[in-house]
Amino acid sequence: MSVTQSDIASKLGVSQFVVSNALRNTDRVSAKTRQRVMEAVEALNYRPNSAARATREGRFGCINLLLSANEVRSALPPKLLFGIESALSAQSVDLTITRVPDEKLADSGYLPRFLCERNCDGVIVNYTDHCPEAFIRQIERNHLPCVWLNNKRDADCVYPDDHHAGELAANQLIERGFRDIVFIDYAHGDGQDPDTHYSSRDREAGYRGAIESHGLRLRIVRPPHNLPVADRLDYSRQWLRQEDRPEAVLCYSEADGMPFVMAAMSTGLKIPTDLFVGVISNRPITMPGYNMTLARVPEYDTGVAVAEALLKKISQPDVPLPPRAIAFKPSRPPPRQDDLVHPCFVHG
Amino acid sequence: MSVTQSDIASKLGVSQFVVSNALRNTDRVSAKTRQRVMEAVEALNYRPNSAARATREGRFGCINLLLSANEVRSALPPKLLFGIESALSAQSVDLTITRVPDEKLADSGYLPRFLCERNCDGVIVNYTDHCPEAFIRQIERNHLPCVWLNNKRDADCVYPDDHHAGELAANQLIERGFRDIVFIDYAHGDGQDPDTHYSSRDREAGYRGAIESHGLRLRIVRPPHNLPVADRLDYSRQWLRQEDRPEAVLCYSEADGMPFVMAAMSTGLKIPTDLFVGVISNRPITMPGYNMTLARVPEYDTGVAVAEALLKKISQPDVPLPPRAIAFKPSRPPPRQDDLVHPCFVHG
DNA sequence: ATGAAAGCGCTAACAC
DNA sequence: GTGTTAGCGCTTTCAT
Repeated sequence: MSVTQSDIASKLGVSQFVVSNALRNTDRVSAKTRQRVMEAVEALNYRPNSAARATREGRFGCINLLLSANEVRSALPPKLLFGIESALSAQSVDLTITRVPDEKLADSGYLPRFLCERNCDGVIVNYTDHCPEAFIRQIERNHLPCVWLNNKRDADCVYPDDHHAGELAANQLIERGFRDIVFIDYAHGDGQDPDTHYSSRDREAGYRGAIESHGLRLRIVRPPHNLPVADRLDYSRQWLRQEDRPEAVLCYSEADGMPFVMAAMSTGLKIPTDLFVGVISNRPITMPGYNMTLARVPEYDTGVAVAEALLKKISQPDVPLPPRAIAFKPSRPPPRQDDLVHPCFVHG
Repeated sequence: MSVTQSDIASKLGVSQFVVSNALRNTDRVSAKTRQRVMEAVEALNYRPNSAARATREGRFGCINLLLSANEVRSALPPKLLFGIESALSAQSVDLTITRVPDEKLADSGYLPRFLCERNCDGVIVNYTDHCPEAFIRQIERNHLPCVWLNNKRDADCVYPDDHHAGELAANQLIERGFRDIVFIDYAHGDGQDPDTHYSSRDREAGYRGAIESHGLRLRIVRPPHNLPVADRLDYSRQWLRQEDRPEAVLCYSEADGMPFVMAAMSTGLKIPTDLFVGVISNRPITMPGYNMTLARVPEYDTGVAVAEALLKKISQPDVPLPPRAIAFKPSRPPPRQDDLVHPCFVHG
């Protein structure tokens, strides 16, 4: 098999205990012996067996990220994953991923592996909604430290601050001189369905707050639910044809903004001068010749925060953690396109 | 601490051996005893400790996915991750993720945890290029079974078949009646830089093959390297203004197609009738009112294939696996938009 | 069919 | 400073 501490010990004529202490850099071994051990480690290419350490220490040095098979319920953008991974690896904690396939959920007896065995020290549950009750029960039953991601709860949860997103985006538009600003969300119907993710209502509420505090006019567009993506272009075209066309639209997401960009372009409007289309997105979007993104989703920061929250929860399982809402970031345009971003007309 | 096999054994007045065998469903325990054990397992909420099992069995039941911090080198779309996870969980193998931050690579002594310790049975290396030499050396030194992802090598690698992508996309356009088809790639300069990812050259080569085998005219557009995304719209506008405007453009990716869509719309061309813009992408793109996607990146299938390849490699470490190129999929439009997808003019 | 005991590779208590 | 020993929770060998 592979090299163990005993192999090194017998090669050097010392006890395995000495090797163990040398490796863990305790003060119970002489510098000289330690030196010899380290040389043998290098020569034999010894690497510690983490399963044995975990067995002995009673902890796994590993946490699990639980995801739904439904991507809408468990968004996992790479930067979110990287944020989690980064915060964990700083503490030498491994990350495992579990995704629960729909077909398995059909038979209700199914449990993901980390709920049938002990193989991790805690869980990040990334379900915006509809996390199966059986999972939650089993997590509690196992006393597994648990933090929720993208889910607002009374405690033990981390999520991007969507209210702040709406406010930040609206304020950016107001600062740039716009006075007639529409909020638009294609994806969530009227926003009243109880299953609608809070981000839709929260971004709208943030927009409302900013607009009202400046005494401006509220204008909210929520096209019918389930309007196919392919029909949004036409819908946007008709909407822009009205007399009362706004100066700027603030879109829930990139997917809501692009139809407006295309609609404007195909009806002879100049973007961003005749109509400023702004979006909330996870990255700058410069495709239309200027940066559409007003507020950036703090994916990486959210990942870091949720991982750190779980580590804290593991060390103090009984202390409830206050909910953490992570602020969005303003998205400045790249310097060289600065001129393009500012509208030609400036009010007030 | 937590419930062990011994706890169950002493509660039932049997030996721990019996409990172990009952749990693993060997034939060395009577049905009746087994039944009693299972009841106690349920009552006490026993769950096996996977670290102890791993220690004993000498394998971890876990593999590692290695990623660069540079997202371009280590693309990890959610579906790829899900494909990997799905194939592994079918074999009860866990997946851990390791991403190597740039700042750590600066000091060359750094090695990710799974290369310093033994905590997994194999690695998927997802580096299109520039995987640090030290990592590769250490993987070999540790005799860690290893399969490459998104990287063409002589053996032990899995990647989407980008040649097939170009061919498939071009053939779709030809079948729909187009005869004057341009291939365009904004992101990779002239494609000759040795660091350019093979996918750029391969997609172009697939396009070439299809076009030439139909006796059509090759037209390839490769704008200067590092043309900012924000400038692509203008570039596309000018390009479309020429006399010799093609019937269709086949774009390396969505990011190459959108500027053409916008350019066409803003100069009065009708999409997709005056100009058909098609792309290679990981999903159907219906935003412009029709489905732009001609060939879909087989992300999930690639994930499944690479995971299965690694599992095979683990069971037969010395047998080199032939490279596996995963076919792209044609992307049919959603039924109700069928009429929009076909161009109004049909040739020959 | 069941039990006793060894041992996986490691950490930690306790001797000297 | 070093060695001895026990033990983590499990699988496996060998008795009975």
